[in-house]
Amino acid sequence: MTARPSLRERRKRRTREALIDSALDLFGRRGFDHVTLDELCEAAEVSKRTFFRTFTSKEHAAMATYQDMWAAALEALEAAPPGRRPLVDLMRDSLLAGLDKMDSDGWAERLRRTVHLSVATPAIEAHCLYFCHRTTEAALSIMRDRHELAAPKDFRVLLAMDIVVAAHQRSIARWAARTGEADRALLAADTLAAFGAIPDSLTVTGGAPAQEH
Amino acid sequence: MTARPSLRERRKRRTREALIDSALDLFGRRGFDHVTLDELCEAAEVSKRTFFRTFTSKEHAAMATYQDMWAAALEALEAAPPGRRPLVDLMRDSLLAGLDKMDSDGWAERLRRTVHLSVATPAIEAHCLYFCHRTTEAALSIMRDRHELAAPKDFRVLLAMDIVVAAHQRSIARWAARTGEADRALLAADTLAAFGAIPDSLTVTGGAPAQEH
DNA sequence: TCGCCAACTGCCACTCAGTGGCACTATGAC
DNA sequence: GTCATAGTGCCACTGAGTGGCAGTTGGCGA
Repeated sequence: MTARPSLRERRKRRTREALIDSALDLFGRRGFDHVTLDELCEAAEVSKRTFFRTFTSKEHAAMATYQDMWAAALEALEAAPPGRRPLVDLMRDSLLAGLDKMDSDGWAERLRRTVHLSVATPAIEAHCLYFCHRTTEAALSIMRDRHELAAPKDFRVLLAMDIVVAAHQRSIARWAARTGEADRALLAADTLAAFGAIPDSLTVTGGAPAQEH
Repeated sequence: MTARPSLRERRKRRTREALIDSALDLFGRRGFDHVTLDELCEAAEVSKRTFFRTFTSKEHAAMATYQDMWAAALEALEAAPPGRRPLVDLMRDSLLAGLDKMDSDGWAERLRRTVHLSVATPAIEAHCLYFCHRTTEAALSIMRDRHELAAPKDFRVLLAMDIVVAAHQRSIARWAARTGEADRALLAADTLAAFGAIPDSLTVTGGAPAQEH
């Protein structure tokens, strides 16, 4: 039985959400570098001091939705039954399971805005890339502890994680570039398409590939 | 016949090198975050204004050696004969050719220091990750222009580039973690080993892999 | 219900990476 | 030698980020 969050807890969440919403709104309209933290905090009605108690940096406010999604994948990985499957498959399924959990109102739209911001703002993109890199490390740690991963430093294992992250990143970028309403199911489909393209990526040449992916 | 660089050109290079050397020295001894730019510029005997005419950011001073190496790979890619080879192979060979060009005194030691700094400093690592990401885009552009790449947005092509970058990054990290003298040939060997591990990375499972890589 | 304590907030002063302007200096071309 | 341009250093400034501290709020036990 989950206890109802305390007033304090609820207040903290509301503050976090207000900052995220204000960030996506203001950064999206005027550009990340043209909105100061004072302006953002004014819009969210909190002090800058509280901002920095909530987020590590200005970029983190912009990328919270993205981080939440990867965190959900790690949780799904942690909950997955132990077994001897290819790591790429295990991670693909964890990513999809995590995506399934992203069901709060307007989540897909917030992710799309985040990705648009990332594409337009090197500092955010760099932070997202670093975050994903750290996510591979967290995933390896979970696998070692719960999935009997024996050689977490082996090139094959490390590259499997990097390939997983690359596939998901590329699918997110493509999905966010689509027109029309942000649709989470379409992101799952793009993710599957990217994972499906992995084997051929090792042999693809410069000429027109056999079928557009 | 290459003309001798002008006084101006030589002065600029000396300034750049002084800043890089001072950065690696001071950052390596005290930590990136504990050395101010005033201190760095004092050590290199230039003004902060000149620092920012030379580098985009504090991080860029720390990662110049790393960037030079990737830039050499892009040059090798640009000079490679057109042909229909797997992109992964083409990029591997360009990386190795670029490595071959990194023959200035002490280069390997500077790269190792750079990587150690990167491992210890999230901001530098994030910048390096972003730089590599932009390098995939530059490589795709070169391939479209000179290697008849027909579908630069195909998932297979994008993932091929990401896999290449991941393999090289992982080999660099392993190489830099080695003890003993920094040896460029060993880095080339580690790069080949990482590329050799790519096919098995798609199927590797959590159990002990067949042979440690 | 009350009181205590810990969590949380906002205010403020500050540091330092990064920016732009401008006067001065050095170099290179003619 | 002259002149124009490239390059430099100085300076004031902004804004992200930090730490300290007093005041406020919420939770819990008596």
